[in-house]
This record gives sequence, C-alpha cells and structure tokens, in this order.
Amino acid sequence: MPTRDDTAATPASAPAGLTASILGDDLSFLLARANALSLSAGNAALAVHDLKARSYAVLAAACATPPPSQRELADFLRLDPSQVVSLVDQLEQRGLVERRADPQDRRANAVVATAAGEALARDAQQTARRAEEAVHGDLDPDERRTLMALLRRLAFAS
Amino acid sequence: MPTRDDTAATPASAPAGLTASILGDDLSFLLARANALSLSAGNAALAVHDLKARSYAVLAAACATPPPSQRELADFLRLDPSQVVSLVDQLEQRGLVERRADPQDRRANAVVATAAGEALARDAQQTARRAEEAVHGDLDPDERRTLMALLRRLAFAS
DNA sequence: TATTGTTATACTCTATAACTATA
DNA sequence: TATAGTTATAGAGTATAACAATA
Repeated sequence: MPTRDDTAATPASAPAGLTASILGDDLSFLLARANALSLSAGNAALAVHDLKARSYAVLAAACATPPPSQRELADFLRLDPSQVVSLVDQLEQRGLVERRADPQDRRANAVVATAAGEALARDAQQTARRAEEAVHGDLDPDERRTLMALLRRLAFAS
Repeated sequence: MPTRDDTAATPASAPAGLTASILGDDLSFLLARANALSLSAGNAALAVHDLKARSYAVLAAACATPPPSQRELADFLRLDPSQVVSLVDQLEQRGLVERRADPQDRRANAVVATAAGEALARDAQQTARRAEEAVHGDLDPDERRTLMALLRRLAFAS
C-alpha cells in the first residue's frame, strides 16, 4: 500500500517498536514497502529515458513474441484497459511501438515495438537493472534467484 | 507499478510470450505484480471492517509500543506526512486512535490506538491474514518464512 | 450476446508548497 | 535554522460506464 515518490530517500530504517509491530510479519506490508522502494528507485532511474516503470513495462512487453494485444497487456501488467490505451498512445507518438491490427480478430490490436522501441527497451533494461541492484544489492545471486522464484509464484498464482 | 482494484479477478496466468519476455526476470516487475494482487485482495477483505490496506497499516502501527509519531508513521509506511494527517483524522473520528501530545517534544503527536482500535486491529489482522493466504496459499511455511526474510531485507535495506 | 478497444468522467491517491508552532 | 504537523491544491493514477466495431 505505500508508495511515495521521494527520490532523495527516506531513511529506510525504522523505530524498533514499529518493525516489531503487527506489521513486522505481515507479508502484504513487506511486499508493499519493498515495492514502494523499488518503484521509486525505478521511476527515478528510468526518467533518463523519459520512461516510468509503467511505460517501460508496456514497452518491454511489446518486445515479446508474439506481440501482445492490448487486452493481454492489461491482464499481464494489471492495468485497466483504458490505461493501456493512454500508455500505448504515448509510446506510439514517440515512435517506440505500433498498433498492428490482428488479421485473425479485427477487434484486437497487437502492440509491437519498433526498432527504435527495441533499442530503447534494451537501454532502459540496463538502467532498470542497475537501479534494482541499488535496492537489493545486498542479496547474493542465490538469494536473488530464490526471491524471484517465490515472487513469481505469488505473481502468477493459479 | 501495476495496481488495479478488480475484486472479481483477472486470470492471473499470462500468455507464454509475455512471461518469457524481458519482464519475466525483472525483480521490480514481479514485486509490483505480486503486490498488486496482494493489495487488491487485502483491500477487498478489509472492506468488511471499513478499512483499506492503508488505514489498516496505520491502525496496526498505532498499536505498537512505544506509539509512533506521525513522522515515524510516514517514514515507516512510506506515506507523505500530509497523507498521514488525513488517515489519522479518519481513524480518530471513528474513535480508533488518538493523538497524544509528546511531553518531550510538543511539536510531535504520538498516534496511539484506543481499546476499540486495538480490538478492531486484532479482528482486521485475522481478516488480512486469511486474505493473504488466498494469495500465497501454495507456499509452504518454510517458503513463506524465506520469502518474508528476503523481503524484509529489501524493505528495510540500509 | 460477448469482447476489444476507445472515450469521457469521476474518483482516489500522491506530491508540493506554504504556513504554525515548537525546537 | 530546522523539524512536526497541518492545510490547500494540483497532478498522477485508477475505476466506471457508455459506445463502436467485430466476433
């Protein structure tokens, strides 16, 4: 639940009373707080490319094969379909993605990255990865793998 | 970065192309998606108590000893101080927390749960825990502990 | 009749700046 | 001079409903 966009960061430590409180072993809270830190670090870093975590996610997904439809993007990124419209609009105006009509289903638009979009996605991925490391830099590679595997099960449960 | 309040849920599974995309091993994205699922499940469940994840977090923190100041709440929950004002206002109007002037520093308000607040926090904690289990129910206790320990390091790094 | 994408709109959340009272 | 809390406000993010085109 927390989110705050402070680039010049909050002291991440907390009063002992609070870390030991009910919330201290609340998985949802830890998830929320970890996400908030990661999100603000990511947004700050991606600003160099004129992207945010959201738009980067759409761009990165548009590099997949086969390219996703807007509906698939909405489901995968957990965005409202109307939000996807506006994110794709912005990326399309910058020439980073294209809407390509699906010949199978003419209601659907595949969102596919242009060459410029793919290049930017690669750069932004590097940027994002470096920002991530600042957040979880003290996890060793094994721990990182473990964490990702467990998170993946939460993120794509059922 | 994703958040969407769909109670009647999205199919959590995703096109293989997307799970295998750049985002598939992006820790920030997994964190964001796992958090989004957990948050919407939490909000939906806590609605029974007229709480959301945010207000529940404030209430739960107000049960800690020593009771946190608003500034400490803001840092711990990663909320803006002005948001804390409004959340505390709401809880105070419902008689669930009180602002108690700190005799040491008369600028500061400790936010402390009332008896009713503590009772509700206990109920809500049960509710939240049950909702959590729906999200990460397929993790065994060991995996859950591991996940929490790793997340705690991200959430309170440095 | 249901679904994809779209638009418009209302609402919630978040960030910023200015102010007060204390320190 | 700096910090805790407050207020007001603007901006970003999110949800809802209605519609056209297609299935």
